[in-house]
Amino acid sequence: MEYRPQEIESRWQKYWEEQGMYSTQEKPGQPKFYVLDMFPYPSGAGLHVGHPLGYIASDIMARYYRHKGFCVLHPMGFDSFGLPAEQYAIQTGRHPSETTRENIERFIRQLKLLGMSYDWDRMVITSDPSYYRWTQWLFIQLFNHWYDRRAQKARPISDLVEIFSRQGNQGYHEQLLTGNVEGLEPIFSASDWTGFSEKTRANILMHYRLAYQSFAYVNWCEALGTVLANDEVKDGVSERGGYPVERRLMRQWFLRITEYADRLHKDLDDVDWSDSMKEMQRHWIGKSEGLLLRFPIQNGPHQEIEVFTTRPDTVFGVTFLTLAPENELWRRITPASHRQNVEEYCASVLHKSERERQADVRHVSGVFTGAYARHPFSGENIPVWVSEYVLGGYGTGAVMGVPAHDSRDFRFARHFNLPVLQVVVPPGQTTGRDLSEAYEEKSGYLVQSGFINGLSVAEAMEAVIQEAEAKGIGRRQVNYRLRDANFSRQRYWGEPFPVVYDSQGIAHTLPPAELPLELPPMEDFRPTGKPESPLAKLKDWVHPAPGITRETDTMPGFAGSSWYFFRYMDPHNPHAFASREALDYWQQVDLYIGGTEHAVGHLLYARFFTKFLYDLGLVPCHEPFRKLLNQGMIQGRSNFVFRLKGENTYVSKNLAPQYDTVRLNVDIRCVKDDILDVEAFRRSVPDAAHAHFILEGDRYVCDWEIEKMSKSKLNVVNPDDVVAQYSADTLRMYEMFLGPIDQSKPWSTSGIEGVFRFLRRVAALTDLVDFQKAAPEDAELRILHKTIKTVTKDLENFSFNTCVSHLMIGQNGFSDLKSIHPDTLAQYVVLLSPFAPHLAEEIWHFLGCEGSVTQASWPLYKEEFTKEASIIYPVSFNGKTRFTLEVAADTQPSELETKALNDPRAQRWLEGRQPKKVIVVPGRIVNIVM
RNA sequence: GCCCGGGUGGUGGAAUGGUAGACACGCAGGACUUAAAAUCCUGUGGCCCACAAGGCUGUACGGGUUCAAGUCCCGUCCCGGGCACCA
Repeated sequence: MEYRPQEIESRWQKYWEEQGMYSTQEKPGQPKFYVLDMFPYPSGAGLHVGHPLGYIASDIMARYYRHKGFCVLHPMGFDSFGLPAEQYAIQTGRHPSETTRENIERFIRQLKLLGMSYDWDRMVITSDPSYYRWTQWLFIQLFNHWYDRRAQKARPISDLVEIFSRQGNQGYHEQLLTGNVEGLEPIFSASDWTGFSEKTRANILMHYRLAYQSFAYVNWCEALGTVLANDEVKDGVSERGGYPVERRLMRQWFLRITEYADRLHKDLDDVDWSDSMKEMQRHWIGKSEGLLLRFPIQNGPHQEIEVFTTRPDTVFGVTFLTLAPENELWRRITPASHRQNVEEYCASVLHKSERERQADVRHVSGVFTGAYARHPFSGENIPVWVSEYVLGGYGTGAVMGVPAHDSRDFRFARHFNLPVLQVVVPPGQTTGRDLSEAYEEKSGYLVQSGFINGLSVAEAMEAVIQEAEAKGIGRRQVNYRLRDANFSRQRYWGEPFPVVYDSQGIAHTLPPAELPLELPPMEDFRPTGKPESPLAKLKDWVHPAPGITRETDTMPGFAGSSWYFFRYMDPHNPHAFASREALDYWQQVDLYIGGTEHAVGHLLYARFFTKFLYDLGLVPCHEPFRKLLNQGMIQGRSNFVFRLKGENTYVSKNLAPQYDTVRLNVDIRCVKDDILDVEAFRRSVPDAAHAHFILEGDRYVCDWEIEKMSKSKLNVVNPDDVVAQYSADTLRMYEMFLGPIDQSKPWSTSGIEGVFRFLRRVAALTDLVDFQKAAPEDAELRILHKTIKTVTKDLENFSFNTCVSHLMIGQNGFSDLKSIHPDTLAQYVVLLSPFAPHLAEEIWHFLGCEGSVTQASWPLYKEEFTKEASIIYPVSFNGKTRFTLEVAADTQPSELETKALNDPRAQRWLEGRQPKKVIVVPGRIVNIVM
């Protein structure tokens, strides 16, 4: 058989589609396997060869598990809401619904071309109302639930209302403290609650809801007339245009993911992810244990400053306290004499953008408030400062300054000439030296520290916490770095919030029957020029009834992508986000494949949504993704030309240093082996049509660099072109053959020929098939069973590149035979089928096998055929291999030892001496120690 | 600065502590061909040796553990990724 990929690939793709080969039917009693690719955003650029890397791997696993008899769910869909889609639409001057539809169609066509075994009937699209109806429903659930810290789970907000009317918020007040309801005592009674106005009650409940409103800064860009996302702001100015960006405080929606911090941290133990991935999440959650300690204000208003520290042992080394500028407490403690100073300082800091504040992290600034606190243990006066190095959003927004043992406090103290008091001495050293830097190690013993003198750091930490708790001035506390998730975007292309405000401004969610709240069509969805969503322009939509106002913000990209994996289980269900039966059957994703760029965003939100639904008893698993496999990136290899500045002349790379040039990306389609095809270049770049070229000899040499594959760098390789030139099966196998799946590597076509040749040789194996042959010969069975064994083992380990090698070794073996029994080739073709499904199917039918190869059983190997009759042992002296010795496989170690020592070749190394020791590792090696 | 990965032929890469370089690309030589392409065969880490036989050397660098180290331990350098005032 000759290998004619164009012909066979379209034939079998059509066949699979007609037969509904990949549509998934839940089969109770059959084991299931759910393999999922990370949700792609359908960009306008289409797929490049980097995208399919993970898709091919997941498709291979999906096919492998089908062969193994599993019921496989392998869906694909599109994360089509969000900022990139909106920007792409604005750029192209077309409506996002239109561009999104086109882009999705292009993606589907490209994926089908690769022979992916997705069940397209289950496709979900986040911008489709039948999908986002359930995103909105989920938001309403979050709004209607609060997190009970005692029970460590979400409960209906109605339970909380009942608790309040029965006993007030006693025991549940801590959650309120973090929110600061204006003019409210932190603890209220049942009678207080019944006395509160409706508005006040709504405000209080807002501090408990898992989806809640609060105030947050947005990046408002006056010049562009829009709010910018954080990644659209660079160095305090807009990335586009470089206009100034100002921070504006706005009421926005948040998700209280922080309540789940501990479970998100702890449950990482239950998933099979790479250590680095888990580490990234753990670090992002940032769990730290320590002490919450109160310092009363001295000679002033009755106030306390609460600080959080992870080093309670250093409490006697405190020489100042520092508040974050965001911490409003300074207003209450700053005496009139210092007021203006502090106010000016805080205003200047708060005016800076997040980026600006981060940009000069090393710069020390601050101001003394004029107030003093009393040290809770020593009773000494401690000055209170305000400084931007203290973060408003972490801990209590206040720290105890221990300059001797914290480098940030040290820098601050040195800058403002505050005393540095050493209280921890490194092991084996004595005190008294002047510190040139903070000693931050947690080893050593305590000095100048009252009741903890002489204790070790660990002992002192514990002692101080216990003492603080005993005296009622502090308590043990766990803090998290994780912040609540901002869920509002002032944009058009996203899910509208199913929320209206009444005349008092109280938020109400829509009744479920009114879902979906469809995104109203808008011709002009460009920015309004005000810090609000374009939806605000639709007056009729915003005011559906007198006194009623709609929320005009839309949801962020992660709203739809945080739960889509459940929808695939039951994608068309009009009554629920997924049926109980479907959820119970599919449980969770068994294998999730995607890039590491989603380490902390998507993966964390998806875990949070899952835990929330789990608390509600709606899903059976508390983790969405059991096994996570990260694929590496395929980078682009860019080429560059050098143009003389101000002239229409291009100079070859090695001559360029002699001129004043600009280095420009050149389309890699005009370049072969770094040599520019000048005519192609003239055709592709209008300006270059009449350009002059300075060559090296007769060639124009380009520079090159490995960069991210992107349209703007002109280095994109389109899979369609590779498929056209070789075949889909070639591309699939080649991407797998490139190296370990998790490694990043630049795209290069050197080597793709080898894979193509391999497939051609596999096709040629059909010429060796002898249909008259009574039974397979030993030689072919040996090749077959070894291949089954190695390919199976490597697939289980996701070692796709070595699978390809083993398939090649198998083919090399078969090609050397005179003839092959059809059964032998049929089994080999099943092994090939996950990688090269089209050719496998073609050969399967050539052999006259039943049905489709995609439904064939995975072959099992017989150990007897994988073992050789004889083993070639390397014989080494002192670890250096000197010769090899072939013996029967069942040779006993003692016999082997004798044979090795008596071998004539051994004499040269033995030189008549007795070996000290002989090591025989059966099946491996003989080592003679002299 | 801190936390993860990773450094193996000309190239991509392979190797449960047990013959380093599987499998491929490239290259060289050969067969077929009028010729080319395609295909097939042979060789291919480096060095010494006319060849062969054989030897030496070799997995970023320096030490160590072991009968045996690419693999384990300690230190150094380089590359990639993540985090970065989180008290």
